[in-house]
This record gives sequence, structure tokens and C-alpha cells, in this order.
Amino acid sequence: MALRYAILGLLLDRPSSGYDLAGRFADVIGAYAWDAKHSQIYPELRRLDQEGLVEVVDRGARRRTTYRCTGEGLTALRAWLMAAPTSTGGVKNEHALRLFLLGVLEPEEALEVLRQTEAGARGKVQDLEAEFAALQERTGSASGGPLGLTVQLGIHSFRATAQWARWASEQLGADADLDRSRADQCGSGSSAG
Amino acid sequence: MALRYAILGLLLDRPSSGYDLAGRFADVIGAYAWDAKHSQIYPELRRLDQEGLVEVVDRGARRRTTYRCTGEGLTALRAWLMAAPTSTGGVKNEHALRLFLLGVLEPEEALEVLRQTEAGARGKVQDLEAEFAALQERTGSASGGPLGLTVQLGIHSFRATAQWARWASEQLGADADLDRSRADQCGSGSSAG
DNA sequence: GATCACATGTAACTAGTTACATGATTAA
DNA sequence: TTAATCATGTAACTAGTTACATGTGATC
Repeated sequence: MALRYAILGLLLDRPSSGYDLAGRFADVIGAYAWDAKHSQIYPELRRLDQEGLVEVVDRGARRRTTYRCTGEGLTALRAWLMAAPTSTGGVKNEHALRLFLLGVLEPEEALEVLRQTEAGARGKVQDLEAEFAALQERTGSASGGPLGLTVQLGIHSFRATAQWARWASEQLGADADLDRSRADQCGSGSSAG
Repeated sequence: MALRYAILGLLLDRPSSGYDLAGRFADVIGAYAWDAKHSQIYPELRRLDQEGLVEVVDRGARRRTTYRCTGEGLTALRAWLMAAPTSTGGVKNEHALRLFLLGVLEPEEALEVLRQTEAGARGKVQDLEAEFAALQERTGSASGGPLGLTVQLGIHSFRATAQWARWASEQLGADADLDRSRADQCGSGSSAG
């Protein structure tokens, strides 16, 4: 069910074709909220159309079909957003899982993954900060409008990841140093737990 | 494929039965990395056993079967962790999606959701901080050992969410105030975009 | 001896991915 | 005219959820 609300939300921001939506999923929203492929998007758009939650506003070249969210669609989306999130549909985040399991790697391996993680996260933060500045200018609002909230959520999340990666690297480095000095003293190897 | 590595990681921390694993998924790891139900866990454990990545170490009362990760299992997990994460298996996070779409709600509604979000996140931070302190004491290490990394990732993530929710509330409040003062001046209602 | 938590299993369904397939338009 | 990109579609598969089903051991 989440897919349809993700689609409605994207269409509410701006009318789009299935192809557009696939791109937008792969882009921003797919990175930390919800992802979907075109093979799932097209049938769902047809279903939403049948149910009156979206409507076709344009048929362009190459069979391009542009959809818009209807009033009924907005109502449905709002109802879903306000509904008590009782069923916390289980999270599936492969990237987070990798970080979660870092402890099983040797310190040097883990440090390499952490370096990549931190660099990637800082890159994302920069991208999103530029996007936020553009939004502030475009909307003439310090908050960047509705989309600004979203972008800031991304900034906060990636910054937290980067800061954690930095902290974790320092801990691993310190532990490795400790291991080395122990090894120097005792003449015995070391290992992770 | 992610499920099996999540299982191997959990078993590496400590041997467990399928029932135990289901609980641990529902608990920590399921909250921000990967979730799984028992109906998926049991068959996967049998497959992993056939492939030699886990082994049965105990059969207790009530058919309870305890598994342990084998050396082969550890090798497989490490290989997966070190593999370039080319295929960024799409994120599925319903909670993040809701936050992502907050902009479509009326300010008062959004504020209510943000309040709940902030309170929930701060609660999680407190829980995890207590867990981290316990880990520090148990491991005698400032980093809390391998599990400490994981717990800190959770702390950083939830703190970021709480901070964002606070910021977003202030923005919405300010926008609402602005709307009200405009309405006072112009005698006309307001609406979100 | 009833009830509850423990512990596992399976069948039917829904969601999501991969791979294959087709045709239209644009740019070289 | 060839290749690349746009744009949609479907079939076969894998992953994951929900619901049903069964029996065990502890506690009251």
C-alpha cells in the first residue's frame, strides 16, 4: 500500500508520467524512503486511475501519459498519513544493515567501509544543502516550503550518518592502537570479537 | 539475499533459535535496518544449514533448535559486507515515507505528527543511550565493542530525526503565525501548497 | 485442567525484481 | 542509418506477509 501513497505524493508535487516517476524514485525519495521500478509503477498508475485517485492530464509523444493527483487522491493520502502507524511495516534498508553488521569485519576492513560511508554521506549533505538553498530562493521562505522539510530530513539523516562514521572510525583506530601496543608488549596477535 | 546475512550477523553475536531471532528482528535490528517474520526465518535457517553456513548446536524442550554461525557462514557474511554495494537494493521505509510526505498535511495536522515523531525519537535515544552505557560497562571499552557501533548508529539516527522534527515544528509554527498575521491584515483565509 | 507463552511449521496471498519486448523520437 | 534515449508493457520469478495450524511446557 505504501507505493500508491508515495506515487500520490510525488504527483501532488507535480504531474508526471510513469517514466518521470521512475526517475524521481531512483533519485531523491528512493534513497531514504521508498523505491520502485517502472514495472511496478505503470500498473499501479492504471489502478489509481480506475479508482479515481489520479487522472490523465496529457498524452504526449511516444505514448507519454501524464497523470495528476485528484482531490480524492489527496484525501486518501491525507487519511493514510494521519492514520495511526500501528503496523510499522518492517524496514528494509540494506545499507543500514551493512553498517549494522560492521562489527564482524576486521578493523582495517571496517575502517575502509566507514571511510566510504562518511565520504558518501558528506557528499549527499552537500548536494541536499545546495538543493535547500535553491528552494529557499525559489519559495522566498526560510523553511523552503513543503519540499524544504523533506530536504532537511535528508540533510539531518546523512549528517548523522557521517558523524557516526567519523566517531566509529576513531573508536576502531583507538582499539587497533590499543591492540598493537598490547601486541608489542606481549608478543601475541590480536583479533576482533 | 539480505535476510540471510542479517541472520548470520545475529547468530554471530550469539547462537539463537528461530524464535529468538524473530524477537531480535522485531526488537533492535528491525527498527532501522531489516525486519523479518518467523515464517520467513525458519525456512531460511534450514537452507543456511543445508549450505553449511549455520549449524545446529542444541535441540531443547518444545522442539527448540539453536543454531550457530559456522566459519563458512562468517566468510560468506564478510564477503557480502566487503562487496561493492553496486545494487543499492531499494530502501523501503514506511515511516520515512510518511515524514517525506508531511508537506501535504495542513500545518496543525503536520505539527501533531511531528510532535509524536520527536517524542518517539527522543524515547529511542534514551533507551539506546542506556543500552550503550551498559555495553561500555560490560565490555570495559569506551566504544562499547562491536555492538557499541551499532547502538551508536541508532542513537545518531534517532537524534537526527528528533532534531529535524523540532526544526520542522518551528518552521511550521512560524509559517502558521505568518499566515495568521496576513489573515488578520487581509481578512482572508490561508492554505498549504 | 485451563490458560498463556514458547516454538515451529505451512499455505495462500501480495509485493517487488529481473528480464524480455516493443516502438517512437532525437542526435550523430 | 545507426545508436541512444524516451516511454511503456508483460511474464516469470523471488521475497515477504498474513493467516491458519499444531504441539509443548510453565503457571495459576
